[in-house]
Amino acid sequence: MTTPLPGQPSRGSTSGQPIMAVFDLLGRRWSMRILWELRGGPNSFRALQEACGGVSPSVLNTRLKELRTSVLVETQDDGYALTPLGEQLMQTLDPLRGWSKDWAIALSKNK
Amino acid sequence: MTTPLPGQPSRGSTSGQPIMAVFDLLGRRWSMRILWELRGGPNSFRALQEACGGVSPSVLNTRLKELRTSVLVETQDDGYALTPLGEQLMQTLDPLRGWSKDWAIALSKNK
DNA sequence: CTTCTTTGCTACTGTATTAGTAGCATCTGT
DNA sequence: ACAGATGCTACTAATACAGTAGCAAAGAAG
Repeated sequence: MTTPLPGQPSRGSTSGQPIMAVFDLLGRRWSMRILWELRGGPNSFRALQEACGGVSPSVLNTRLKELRTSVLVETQDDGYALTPLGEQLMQTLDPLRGWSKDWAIALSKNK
Repeated sequence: MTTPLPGQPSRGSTSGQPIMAVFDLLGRRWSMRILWELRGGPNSFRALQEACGGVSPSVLNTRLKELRTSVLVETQDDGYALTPLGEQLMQTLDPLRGWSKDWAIALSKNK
């Protein structure tokens, strides 16, 4: 099976497996955060920028391009939105929220 | 709720929520891949480097430090290993494997 | 005990990615 | 027509990462 990212730099290391391509894509700064913020519905460019803590427009635009060519995000009349694939991804990532709370508790006891 | 990363640079943007800290940590290059490769059991530094497609030792070491202070990875007699927390994280991330296959199929039809 | 590997890193240099700011073209409301 | 708001692009500076070399320590081999 061979699936690096389509039309994307694919910083090496994907070695053909889809899961590696996911790590490559989501391992870029702001990727997951952007998708996460889109869960609530479409967002305009500037609203998304705000939601992501003021990420610089250049980076935001680059990430959005990548996410669009990866068919996780698309543009609609009311701005950027998750595609069905993007929503599925966010659903599989949803348990992370619960885990992160446990993690935070464990860390606070640790210091 | 306030939980940035403990003793880590926390490249801004975490804004206090644990899930954001997760995105910050896992959004760094190789973080997820390293954890992923440790699923199969402990690995020596150099074995891990190999498994991660020859990532440079400097970066690998940095990531491992971060993952250790985040209590996701620990050193054992036989090298680096996931902590219980790290294993839980990998379990919550496991559905990604299935999703990534669907994604790859969707992408291949798309071109 | 000496020598040869292997292992786990650190140091250093060059390249790529991201941050940060400014500003322009287009659209929207008044 | 004018004043904002919006979606970007362009540019520079800072940071992160890649790539290579090599060293100290631990073990194996003779």
